[in-house]
Amino acid sequence: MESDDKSGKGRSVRVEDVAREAGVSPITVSRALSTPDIVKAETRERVMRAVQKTGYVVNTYASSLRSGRSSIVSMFVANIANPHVTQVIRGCAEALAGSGLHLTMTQLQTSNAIDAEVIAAVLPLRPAALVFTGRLQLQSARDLVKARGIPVVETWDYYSDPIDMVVGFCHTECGRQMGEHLGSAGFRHIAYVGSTTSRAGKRLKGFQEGLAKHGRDIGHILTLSEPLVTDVGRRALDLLFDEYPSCDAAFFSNDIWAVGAALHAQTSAVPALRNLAIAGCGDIGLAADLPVPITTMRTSGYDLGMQVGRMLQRRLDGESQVKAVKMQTELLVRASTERRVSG
Amino acid sequence: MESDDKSGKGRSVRVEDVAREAGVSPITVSRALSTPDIVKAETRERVMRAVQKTGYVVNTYASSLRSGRSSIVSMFVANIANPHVTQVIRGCAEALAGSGLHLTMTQLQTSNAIDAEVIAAVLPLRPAALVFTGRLQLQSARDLVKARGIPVVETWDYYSDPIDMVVGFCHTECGRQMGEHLGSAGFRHIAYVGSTTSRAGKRLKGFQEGLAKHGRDIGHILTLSEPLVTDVGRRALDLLFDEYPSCDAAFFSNDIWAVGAALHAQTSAVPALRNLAIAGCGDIGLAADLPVPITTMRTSGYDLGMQVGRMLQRRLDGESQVKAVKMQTELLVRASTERRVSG
DNA sequence: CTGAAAGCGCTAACAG
DNA sequence: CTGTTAGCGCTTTCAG
Repeated sequence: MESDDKSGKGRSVRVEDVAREAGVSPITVSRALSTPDIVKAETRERVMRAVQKTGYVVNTYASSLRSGRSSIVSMFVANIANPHVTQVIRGCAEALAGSGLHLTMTQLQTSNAIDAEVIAAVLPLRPAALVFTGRLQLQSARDLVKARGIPVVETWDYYSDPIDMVVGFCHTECGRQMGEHLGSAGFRHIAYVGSTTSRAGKRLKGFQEGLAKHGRDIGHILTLSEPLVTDVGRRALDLLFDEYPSCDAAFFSNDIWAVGAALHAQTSAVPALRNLAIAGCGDIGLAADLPVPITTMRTSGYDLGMQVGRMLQRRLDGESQVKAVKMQTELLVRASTERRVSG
Repeated sequence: MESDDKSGKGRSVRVEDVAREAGVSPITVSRALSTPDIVKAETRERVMRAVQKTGYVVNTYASSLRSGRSSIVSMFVANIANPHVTQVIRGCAEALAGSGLHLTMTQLQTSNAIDAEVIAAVLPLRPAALVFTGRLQLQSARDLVKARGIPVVETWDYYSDPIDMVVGFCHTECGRQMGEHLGSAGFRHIAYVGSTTSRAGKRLKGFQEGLAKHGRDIGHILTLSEPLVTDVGRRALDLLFDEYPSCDAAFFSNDIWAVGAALHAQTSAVPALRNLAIAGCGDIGLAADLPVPITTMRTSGYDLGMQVGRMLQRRLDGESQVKAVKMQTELLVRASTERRVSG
């Protein structure tokens, strides 16, 4: 029956109890568990058996207090409803699994920048590292984090002056790849639909550069700053054709809007809509599953998260001082941007 | 400049330092921070100013070690890629925000049941409570958790013998509501497509009951146990018409498959496919945004998560002994199940 | 309402 | 390779 303490209050098993059981000193138990290789095999086995028998579980509070080492990695997520973000979390969690590090998440609300207060709320846990999904925006928050002097990873954007480490995509390059594709595919009236600031803004800039290589330019920009839901894309499409009726190709700053637009376009009675070439960004699963699959940029959040997790482990082990990792983006050409006969 | 310790190793500010600054004893500082109302207002103010000045942050390790209280809630998530699950996390995090409780997440990998090993990995943190997204399946894991004697919430399923607390939907009822709808809408050849075990199995059972009220029955069951991606729904639809060509209505066990099927059906050249009534379950955003919006059951993960968070707080405050909360499901009738003339 | 003493459970530092 | 001693920073307990 081991030593259950159903009440939770009842005496819990301590190193001392294990030590007595194994006939060694407490510190030997500690060593057998945390640095097994410096303990004689036979002693170690004896300790392990005693651990089994007593049902011992370390107390992180005591252990961290004494050692000054924390097993907690705090991750700040601005919008957990975003499926790309979700993949980052998954990748990071997987990379960290079995490392003894625990992932704590905060600020999962949609919208709102991460502020100093939110960060302050996790500081009592003395996290071993902080991870931000997205660049940390507020200067006050950046200062607070810098002052702690712990490892920090900012993600998504690859940029030049991170607080500490950065793992991200080069969004300019991402946009450029799409620009080169649409520019070389023979479209004449090309629109950009989406956000024009921050990450998406960089993609827009790259997009223009890519088009320029083929002597093309953006014919119209429709600025959106609305929620990431398909319905926004659908409505954007109507707006786009009001403002730019000759449009024959549109690059949406994200797949969700692109999918909404594509669903609307593909079932429309208007030939110009049905023939519109639509491209997105991010490669959500649905993009490939539409009746007419959508051309998009693959930006693997999972790979990014994995990279973050690995980088963090190495850094915490003191093995590495790598500061920046640029993740690759990949153009996925699908039927939606095949040149079609205009009807 | 406060007392930055950039190195992280440098002396950190302790209660003692704050106490000296404020001209009180350490314990008074502790009380001013954790139980402000039992400290004289003036003393409290003095302490607060000293906290500001020194930049003091409690050390959870010391505090939890001494007090035996933990601020950590461990959440186990079987599949974070599932958007419903994501909403549960968001709701729970929001309910817990500001409570001083920290949410730790584990097992974010897709698939795989949560096993004792995964749970054991968080026990060193002595979590104040455990939350499972879904019923905890493995008996060994259930035993381990029971033996700890800490508050546990299982979610999604509403069922009768939870480990401790449960917040969930009655999936039988959910299926029944849909059965009554399709049964009363005059369809004659009704199919069920999806999983036939666990949660979805209960929905299937309820669905049959609902149909029976209107003297109808399921004409065909197509069993699926594949990933939650739209493409599966699309392929399922073809299979369904091979096996059951007279089908005029289909209830999919989840919206993702339903959306895949609907996209396929709505753009199909086959009239029987275009006229098929499609219903799903879960109300993902896309269901309402399709060219023909899909009838579905609303099961709000966000509300559920909120409920979990609130329940946990009350329980940890010793205010409540509520063991089970049944969340409501709601039928959302949309164009996809309007009776159409068969072509 | 405030304080003094003690100790939560562990591991660092220093022996042997 | 193993043991002894001490103390991490806080809050409980008991006393004013």
